[in-house]
Amino acid sequence: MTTESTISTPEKLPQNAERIMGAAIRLFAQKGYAATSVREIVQEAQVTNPMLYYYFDNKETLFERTLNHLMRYRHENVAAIVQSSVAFRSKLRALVELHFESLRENPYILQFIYAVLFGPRESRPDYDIRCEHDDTVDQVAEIFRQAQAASEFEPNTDDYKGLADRFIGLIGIELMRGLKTLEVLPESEAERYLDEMTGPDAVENLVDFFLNGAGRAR
Amino acid sequence: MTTESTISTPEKLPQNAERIMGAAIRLFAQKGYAATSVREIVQEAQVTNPMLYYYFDNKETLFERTLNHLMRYRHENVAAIVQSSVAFRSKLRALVELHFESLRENPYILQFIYAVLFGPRESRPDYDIRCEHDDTVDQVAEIFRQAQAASEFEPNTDDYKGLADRFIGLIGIELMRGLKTLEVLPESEAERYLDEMTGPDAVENLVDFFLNGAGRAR
Amino acid sequence: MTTESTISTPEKLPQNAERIMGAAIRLFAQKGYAATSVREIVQEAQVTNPMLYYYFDNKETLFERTLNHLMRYRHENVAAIVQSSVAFRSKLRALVELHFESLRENPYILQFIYAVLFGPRESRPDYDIRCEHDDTVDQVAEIFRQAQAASEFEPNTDDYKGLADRFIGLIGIELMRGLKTLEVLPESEAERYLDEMTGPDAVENLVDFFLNGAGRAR
Amino acid sequence: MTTESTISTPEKLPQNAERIMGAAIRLFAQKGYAATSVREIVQEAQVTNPMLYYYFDNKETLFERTLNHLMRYRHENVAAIVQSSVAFRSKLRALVELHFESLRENPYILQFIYAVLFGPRESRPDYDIRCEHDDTVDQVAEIFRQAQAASEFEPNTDDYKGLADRFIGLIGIELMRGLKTLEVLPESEAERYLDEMTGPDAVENLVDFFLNGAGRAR
DNA sequence: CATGAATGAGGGTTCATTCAT
DNA sequence: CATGAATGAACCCTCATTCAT
Repeated sequence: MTTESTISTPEKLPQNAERIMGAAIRLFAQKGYAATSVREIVQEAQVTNPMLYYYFDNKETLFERTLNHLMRYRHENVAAIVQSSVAFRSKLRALVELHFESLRENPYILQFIYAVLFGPRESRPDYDIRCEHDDTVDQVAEIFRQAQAASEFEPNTDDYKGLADRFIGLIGIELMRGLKTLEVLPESEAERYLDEMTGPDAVENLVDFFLNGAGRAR
Repeated sequence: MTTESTISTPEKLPQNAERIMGAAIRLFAQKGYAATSVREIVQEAQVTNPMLYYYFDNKETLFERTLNHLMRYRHENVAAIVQSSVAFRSKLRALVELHFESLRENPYILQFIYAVLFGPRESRPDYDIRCEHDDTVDQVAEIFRQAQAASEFEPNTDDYKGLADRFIGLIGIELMRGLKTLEVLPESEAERYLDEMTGPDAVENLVDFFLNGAGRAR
Repeated sequence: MTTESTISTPEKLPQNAERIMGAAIRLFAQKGYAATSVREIVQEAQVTNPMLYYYFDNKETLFERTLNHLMRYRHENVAAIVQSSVAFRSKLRALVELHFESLRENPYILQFIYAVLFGPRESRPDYDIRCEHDDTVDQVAEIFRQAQAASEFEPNTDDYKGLADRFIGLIGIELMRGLKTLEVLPESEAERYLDEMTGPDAVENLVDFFLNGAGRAR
Repeated sequence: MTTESTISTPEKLPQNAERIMGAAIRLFAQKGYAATSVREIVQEAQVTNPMLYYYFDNKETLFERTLNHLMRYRHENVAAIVQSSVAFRSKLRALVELHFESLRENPYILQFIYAVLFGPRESRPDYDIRCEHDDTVDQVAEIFRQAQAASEFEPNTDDYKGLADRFIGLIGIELMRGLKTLEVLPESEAERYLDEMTGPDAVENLVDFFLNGAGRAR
């Protein structure tokens, strides 16, 4: 029932290139593009400076290819969920779990993506992440469309894209809260916190909120 | 019915300091802290370089004081709403309108704040914005508590803080979408777009979604 | 018998100018001309910045007038000793005591002067301290000349200026050692150290060494 | 009989590092640490700015390593003299000659060292040159101890360290006088002056003065 | 593939000094 | 006399990048 965490065809790279990209993810996530220096990246990757320019043309390209790598990974995983033949609610759950899983596995990835999504555009190369993001939104919107067609879902609006945006947004809110909390949490308590905030109850709770809202107002 | 946009006690600064802070808001919002150079700021402010160091001790302090300035402004406006004696739903609407108004008046401010909230922490001075943000969340949570006590609100959960977080988060999602759209919209269409996305219907729609959710799932 | 420490006609200055000069002495002594900023001086003097430019034309002039002030003071005190009608040996003792007294009273003054005498010339305004210093050497040389004429002194050489240079130099060595030791000594032990290193025995010892040398070599 | 001027183990540096250090010696000697800018150093060394930071971490480290380099050189040469098996007086002569030789070879080195020794401490990085200097003093003191033990020397005091301090001090006085004179002497007369002031007679004269003092006082 | 060495441009910051009041 | 505000030039240092080997 849970989404598998198999990374889909992560395009095999030479070991050094892999190290560089790994370091780039961590550092771009923690410090952002502008505040991360090439020197830091190669140091973290334990690689000499010109190696970076050999495998990636420059800092900008490294950023783009790294981001592409991560986005494609997410895109494919979302696609798998959309196309899976499970019930509507299960798909929503699966989407939430996909992101929670990602948070548990490598928080840097999410931090990176959200920093790009919400951070200032001119602080980094002009990567059209909104476009990529919109793709994902469209994918998710398709879930709602199908669900309504199959009478599995009776939406309060017919703006499927708006719904998708808000659903993904709600997931993002949850993740950001988790990330920020993890940053200030002692190592010892991190795991328990993660287990709780990404557990089945939390998933269910989020889906419930999305479907039913906060409550009745008089 | 709408919240007034009166800026509360904007602490009078010398003209040049004002110019610097204004430029800082715009540039930090557009490019982030790390990618914005002091030289750019003083150029945008049409002020000589040492002036920045005369009024603010350094780039870091300028950032902190600027952010403080903006957060206090928001905090006070939210406080006014919380303490106002209007109906529950009206308070929610007022909160949404406050942010929409801010978007219309000076989008840079929101961009700035959200960049700090969601951007990588190490890309800027260590400002505890999460703490400030939590204050706001607590304020909003108080709204829910009071509403339930007054039987104006029948929540699906008793986690008021969670509700507040999600409500503010939903507003943020809406704002981010608006900001990103504005960035790519031609000047000519910007105003109409803004009017629509921040109009009364949009406010109502957002509050509705928050209270009632996406719809019924079978 | 000891030289009086009366400062001879210190040219009455307005209070603020006095404060500035005092701060300048301390700071130039501790950090040198180049490493001392005008801001530091006015801060130490608790005076506003333009005051310095009102009383002294600029940093350079402040330096020159300050140094002049100190040199003239020394020059006059040495002159008094040279012209006094005491025995040869007493004059030598008086010269040593004059410097030791100065060390006790205000070590900054000596530090200042020696820094200028021995420090790199281009690190400060082109003040001909060598010339001033030579004046003092000539004064002291006169002591030897008179002493020999009066058969009070039977020198091993007739290079009076060389003798004077070495005598003053030996005093300087002693002072430098004292200054450097004071720098690393805890406040509590400073006074006792000073008392001992500038006491009558020390004076006698130094004069003895100058006259008789280190000892006999076979 | 004269000490050889062979530079002992000058630790091989890359050519550019060597140029930088050479320029640093000249400039720090002439202008002091504070008044010497990094730009001047790299210009004098005919090297680009970042090169300095490549080989030395920063201006401060450059200063420390340069000073260390020079002090070690002196220390080793003094050690060679102390351990040599020549007569007491010859050792003293050798010490004088060592410094005179250094003055002839590269006056900047001595200027540098003396500026650090006597200049204001806070005008430069906190290098414990006094400690290094004390080492040298201790080395020289050992000469006196050995000479007395061998009945080659009958000192007027048993404060060997005091004697060493004064002996080195006297050499310093002589050198400072030479340096200051050279500064104002036309190029054409410099060499003759140097030859005279560092010639065998001068050496003998200085040693004589140290041992026998200025003369008899009645 | 891999490296040590090198560079032009620009980073944040502080300098001595002066203006208008 | 005295001040707060202002300035052009220079400070030390680091950036992303590339060269020759």
